[in-house]
Amino acid sequence: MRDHLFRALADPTRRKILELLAAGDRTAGELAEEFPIAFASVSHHLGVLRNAGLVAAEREGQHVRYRLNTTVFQDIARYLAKTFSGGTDA
Amino acid sequence: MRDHLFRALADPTRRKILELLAAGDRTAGELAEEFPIAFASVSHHLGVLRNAGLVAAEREGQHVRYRLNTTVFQDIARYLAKTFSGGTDA
DNA sequence: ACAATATTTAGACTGTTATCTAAACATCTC
DNA sequence: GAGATGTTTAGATAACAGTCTAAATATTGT
Repeated sequence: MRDHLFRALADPTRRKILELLAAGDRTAGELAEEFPIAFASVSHHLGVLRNAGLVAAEREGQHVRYRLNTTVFQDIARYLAKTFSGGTDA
Repeated sequence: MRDHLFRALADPTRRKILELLAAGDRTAGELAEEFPIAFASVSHHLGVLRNAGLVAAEREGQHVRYRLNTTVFQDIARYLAKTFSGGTDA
């Protein structure tokens, strides 16, 4: 369960996607334009992120809008801080 | 630079190693005993963790003692919390 | 210096993953 | 319903990562 999370975060393209979404929701196409790779490849990455629960997707007509699932990040941050640095505060 | 970090965290064996080290320093051999894989494989994982700056190694006679580098975890936790959930608090 | 123990490195093998193109599916407009 | 646009899925390929065995390196003790 935690495995999917860390594995999803391991790819730089996916982290960039997440950073873009942190600035505001975007559609799949808007996200794909930001990368030099094929739309299908970005779609694949979005699938991984969705599967990890890091993002949520919602169809809006022809488009699919993606948004960050912020609570999951809080969980990871808490896990890292607590388990490895002995405190919640960072 | 951040790439090495997240990539290192992506493997479950390496996270287990880190969790063991969180409970106290250990030598390479002591760590290797905890896993069903070859010593050489654990050594490889330790190399990845060292390279990512997540652990530090120090020779003690025949043994090599590993310890957690806690500050790096605080950095990651802070990055995650700040970038993706809009706050330091977790 | 030699043997024993602890650890790392090298090279090969295998499974996984990121990428591509092409095709399929979904939605909107005419 | 046909065509246009947006997105995902399928199948293939190539690079990467984890594992193994065998060999190399480092340290200690005799």
